[in-house]
Amino acid sequence: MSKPLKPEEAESTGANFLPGLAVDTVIFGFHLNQLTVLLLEYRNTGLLALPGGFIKNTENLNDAARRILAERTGLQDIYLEQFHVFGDLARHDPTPLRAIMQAKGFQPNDDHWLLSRFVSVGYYALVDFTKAIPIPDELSDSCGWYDLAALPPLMQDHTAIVRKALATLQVDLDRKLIGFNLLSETFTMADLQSLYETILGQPLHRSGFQRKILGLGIVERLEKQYSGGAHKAPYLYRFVPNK
Amino acid sequence: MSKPLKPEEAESTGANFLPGLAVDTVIFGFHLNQLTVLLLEYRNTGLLALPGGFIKNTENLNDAARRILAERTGLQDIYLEQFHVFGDLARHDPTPLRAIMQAKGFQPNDDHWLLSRFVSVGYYALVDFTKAIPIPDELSDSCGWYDLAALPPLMQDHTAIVRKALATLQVDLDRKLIGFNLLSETFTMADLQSLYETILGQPLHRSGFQRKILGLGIVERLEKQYSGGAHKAPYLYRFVPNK
DNA sequence: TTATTATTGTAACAATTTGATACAATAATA
DNA sequence: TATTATTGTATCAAATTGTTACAATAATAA
Repeated sequence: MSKPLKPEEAESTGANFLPGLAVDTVIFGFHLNQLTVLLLEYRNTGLLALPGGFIKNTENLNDAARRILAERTGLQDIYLEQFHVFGDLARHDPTPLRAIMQAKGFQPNDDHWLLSRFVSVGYYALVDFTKAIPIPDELSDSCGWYDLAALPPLMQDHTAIVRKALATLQVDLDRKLIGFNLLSETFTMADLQSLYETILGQPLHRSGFQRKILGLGIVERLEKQYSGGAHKAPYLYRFVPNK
Repeated sequence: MSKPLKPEEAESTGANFLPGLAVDTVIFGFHLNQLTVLLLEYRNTGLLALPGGFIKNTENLNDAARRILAERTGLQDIYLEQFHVFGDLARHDPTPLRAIMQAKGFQPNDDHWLLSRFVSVGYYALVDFTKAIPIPDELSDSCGWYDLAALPPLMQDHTAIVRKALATLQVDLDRKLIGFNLLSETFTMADLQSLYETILGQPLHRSGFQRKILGLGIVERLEKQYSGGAHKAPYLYRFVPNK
């Protein structure tokens, strides 16, 4: 998991949380031709990590994932998709977390609950990073979007988690697209094609792409048209509400 | 998870296991046109459950899943595929497990670790149930194959877990087929088609099916031929070793 | 030994889908 | 009013998939 930062967590016994279990979230951000991922930076350590946290004793796992994302990043109502559980012993590495805790003036014992082994449930999401602007809560670290094409080194096994999430997203894009709060309320076919090309990492043919998307039945054409370029105005589309 | 039965577990404190985390395995068995699932029966209670158990502090999650399957059912070297984590509060229902423990002469306190909430990681597999014959360990319950078309009521949320596993298997069949220890070492195209039809629940065209399978590149044709029917002998195939 | 039967392997062709190109339409700008 | 860039859609080719057909043949029956 992405190790917690909130002082009350760092100094608590973890008694309110399910022990040994964590959630890590991979939030992909898209805009124009850029794909980014949301990362937390631990001040005074230079360490980068995925937003993560723990599950309360009284909460559903899926609800915990949404809460954790909101607490760490300020992002509300993001539709998260579970994709993998990371449970190898080898991923247990308390060193970076101890550095973070020490940078915050806390000296944990070796048996501190935050330094123990965690199994982590991975969730991913996809948002328009110009529409979903993270506003860190008072107690959370700074967070921001980092270009996926130049991903910096991440804490623990978080780079592998990001890779696995991207592979899942690429395979599931057609089926999961509508669940994500993507693009604007309305968008052009070119917007959508640009999204696909960026996520899949390859160019697509315009005519075939339009046929494919309309064939999926997930968008509906609106009468009103966008204007703004020195060319024929494209139709606008939106995701069909009940699907 | 499928609650444990081994006396040492039932009377221990669970200190050797990751707390609050369990594994449930959905082992689909196929032969001829029948699809079955492997279930444990709790003697003296009539309760049926998926094989399940807990993760040791010193073992990888994936290894735990294989160990649990072997301990509960005697099945060795089954290739398991992680498919979902079940983490809702609503699935916490200590009643049937208490009944099982009492049927074994154990009176647990309400705060016994086995009666607490568990998050469960679901794994599935697919085997030939005439080749994979469960031989229960000395301490495990009886286990056997149950027809999926007439699935009896299962403990807790295990029916939903089976349904989710089947849906995943149907979607992933092409990609995961080769990992499973299926059919015999060699098999005919008709054997494979029968498998597909049974799992997908619909008939397929013979000619198109052959083209599709050969197109996947996961099987290779052998020179020797099967004989045994009053008709032209079919070629035998096997899954390509390194794929 | 030969005919019968039930499948198999593969060809053939139709139907459909996908890939690629072309071109008229048109909103903004020059 | 012409130019420009891009869109909507048509068209045709290529590839894939759906369907039918039929000769080949292993076991069995006659």
